[in-house]
Amino acid sequence: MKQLEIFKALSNKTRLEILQWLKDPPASFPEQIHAGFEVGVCVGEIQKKSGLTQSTVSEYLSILQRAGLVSSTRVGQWTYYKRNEETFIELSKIIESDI
Amino acid sequence: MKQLEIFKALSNKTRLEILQWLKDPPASFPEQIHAGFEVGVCVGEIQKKSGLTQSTVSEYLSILQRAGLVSSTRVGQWTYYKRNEETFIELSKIIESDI
DNA sequence: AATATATATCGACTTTTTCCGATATACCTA
DNA sequence: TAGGTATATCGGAAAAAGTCGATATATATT
Repeated sequence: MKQLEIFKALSNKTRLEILQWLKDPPASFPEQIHAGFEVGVCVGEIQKKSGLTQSTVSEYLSILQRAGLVSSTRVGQWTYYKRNEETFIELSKIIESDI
Repeated sequence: MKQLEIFKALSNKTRLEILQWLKDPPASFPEQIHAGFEVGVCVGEIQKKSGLTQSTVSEYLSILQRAGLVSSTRVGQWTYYKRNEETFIELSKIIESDI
């Protein structure tokens, strides 16, 4: 667990929002055609909701993924991202006792 | 609790180290003359250990303080900084359930 | 009051991050 | 295989953060 990388990933308003949206996809996004939300939410949906460009959102998702906060699954032409809850739990414990 | 400000404050190697040092001052710093460690550790000691300049360390401590991660007490010409454990506990809980 | 010490603030420069548009790549369908 | 859609990557301009030296401020001592 690379703490510094995680904190940097969390140091951006939009990235925090994305993580929030991914907490409850049905509440945050219109129902998807190609999958339920089990695999996550595709980049395009996140991009639309964020109001930022496609390239920026793709980059932000990479940052979150490198930090271990989300993981991705490719299904056809879509890449679905979802939260990695284990990382949040681990981070919470580290803050409680190690930081 | 301003999450974003906290994460930004934690997004720096030296600031993370400072917080670490403040976890156990007797283990990290030479014994102080003007106080035990109840009130915290003075800026000068932290500065020496960090290897950065006085102005940088003073600025870093302000950032940590604005984020609520440390608090300061002025005693004579010294300013002593110590951790605000409540903030860490609160942050841990927020990561566990709100982020 | 003058000097010394500890800390804070200011101005400047460098490095990193933010965010974009353009382009490349991957996959799908006809 | 050609064209369309989704995502990733690249290159760059602007904003923010990192870091310094110089200076200001607060306190202590003589």
